[in-house]
Amino acid sequence: MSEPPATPRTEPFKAPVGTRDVLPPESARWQALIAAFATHVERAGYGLVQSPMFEEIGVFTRMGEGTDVVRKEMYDFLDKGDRHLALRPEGTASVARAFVQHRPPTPWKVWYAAPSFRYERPQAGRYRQHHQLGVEAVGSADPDLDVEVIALLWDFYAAIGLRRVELVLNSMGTAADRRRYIDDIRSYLVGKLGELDPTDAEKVEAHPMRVLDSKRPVTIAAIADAPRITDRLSDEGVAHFERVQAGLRAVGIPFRLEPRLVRGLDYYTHTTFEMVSGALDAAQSTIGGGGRYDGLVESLGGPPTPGIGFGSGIERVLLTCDAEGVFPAPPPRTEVYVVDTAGGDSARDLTQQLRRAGIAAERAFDGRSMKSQMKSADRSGAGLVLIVGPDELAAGTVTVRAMRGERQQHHVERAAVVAVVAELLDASPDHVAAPL
RNA sequence: GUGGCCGUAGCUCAGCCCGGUUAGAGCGCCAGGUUGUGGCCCUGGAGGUCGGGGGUUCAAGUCCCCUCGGCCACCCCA
Repeated sequence: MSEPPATPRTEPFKAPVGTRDVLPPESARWQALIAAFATHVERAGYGLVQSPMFEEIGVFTRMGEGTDVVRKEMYDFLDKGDRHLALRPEGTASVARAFVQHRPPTPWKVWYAAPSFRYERPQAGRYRQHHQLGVEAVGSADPDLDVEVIALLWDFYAAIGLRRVELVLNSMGTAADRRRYIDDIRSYLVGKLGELDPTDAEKVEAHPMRVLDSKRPVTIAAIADAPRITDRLSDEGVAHFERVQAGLRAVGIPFRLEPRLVRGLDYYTHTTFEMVSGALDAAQSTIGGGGRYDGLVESLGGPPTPGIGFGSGIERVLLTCDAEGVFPAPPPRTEVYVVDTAGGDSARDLTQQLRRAGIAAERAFDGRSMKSQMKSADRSGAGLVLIVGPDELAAGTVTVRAMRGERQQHHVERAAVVAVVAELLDASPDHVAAPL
C-alpha cells in the first residue's frame, strides 16, 4: 500500500476519471428511461436479471482473448483470497454465466439495466463506468428470435421518440463459417499487406476482420474487393440470415446490410447488428448493438446452447435524445406544497399527513419568508399550496390555494384539509393516489 | 496508449497576447421593494485556494516548467 499523505488533504475529492454522478433532475430522466425499457421488454416476456458487478476473469476472457475489451480495458484485480476477478465490461457474459449456473427453462428471456466498466480514455459518450440496458434470450436458435430481439430495441428507440436511428445488419454465419472466413480474409489481406495502412497491417495476423471496418482511406481503397462474409456463408448460415431479413421486412423494420460490420467481441455467430444514431456528431454514434452468440454458453462450461441479445448505452441514448430534442426529464411530481409562516408545526404535521394519504407533499425548512416559500412552491411544480400563517393558526384553518388556472383560494378547517386536498387532486387528471 | 485544445464564483464565460490599485458579467442562490402570497421587474447581498505545485519578477489570473483534471480526435466501443 502507498503511504498516507503527510498533511491533511485539502484538495476536494472528485469522482474518478471517466465516471460521473447523475443528479436530479437528470437522474429522474434515467429512472424514466429505465422504467420505459422495463415496461417495453416485460411486455415481450423478459424478466429482470440482477447479476454481480464482478466475476472470475475467465467469464469475460471468453469474449475473445484478442479483443481490446479483454486485452487492455479490463478492470481486473486480485481479491483478499487471491481470486482473479474483473469488473464486468459488458452484460452478456455475466448473463450467460448465470444461465450455465442455474440452467433455467429455455428460452430464457431476461433484461438488465446495469453498469459496465472499461479502462479507456474518456470522451463524449464514453466512460470508464457506463450503463447498459440490455436483453438476452438464451436457449433458442430460431431466427425469429433474432427478429424479436432486434425489434425490441428498434421499437424501444421509437417509443422514447428517437427518429434518426439506422439498423445496420450483418451475419457471421455458423461458427465454422466464421472460422473459415477468418482464414480466407487473412490470406487475402496478407496479399495486400504492402497496400494497407501500417496500423491496419499490424492487425492482419491476430485480427483480420478488424481491418475490414478500418476508417483509414488507404486501407479502404486497398480492400475494396475483399471477400464478403455474406458471400461465403454455408447453406445453414444463409438460411438463418434470410429468415431474419424476411422477418424484419415483415414487421416493418428497415435495415442496411453491412458485410463489413465487425463487432468487438469474438463470440458472435450468425446475426450481428448495430443501431447507429444519425443525430450524434461524436465518434460514438453507436447507441446499441448485439448479436447471436451460439458458442458462448458452452465456452463457459454449459451445454451447447444458442443465445442472442443486445446492449444499449444509457448515456449515449440520452445524448441522442438531447440531440433529437426528445425524452426530456420528467417534471417534479410534488402535488402539494405546505407554506408555514407560523412556527413550523403545521408544515411538519401536514406534510406527514398528506404523504401518509398517498399525496406527494413538500415544504420548506429554516423558517423562510412567505415570498421565499411561495417561490419554492412554484418551483416544486405543486398545483396546490396550503398556507398556514398566524391568522390560520389562530382560526384553526388552512388556506388552500390553486397555483395554476384560476387562482382560487379558500379557507378549510384544519381537521378536514387532507380530505379536501385528496378530493381536489382526484379531480385532476394526472394524480395517482398511492396510500401506504 | 498517442496527439490537439482547454481549466477564473454553484453554472456559462470575459480578463491572459502587451504582468501593476479591493478579479468582473450573465444565470442561479439569499434578502428587500410588496409589514401574508410564486412566475415578470427593480435594488442590495452572499459566494472565488483564478485546478494544484514550483519557477521568473519589485509585482503573476496574466510569462515559463511540471502535474492533475476536462473536452476532442485516433484506437475501441455502449
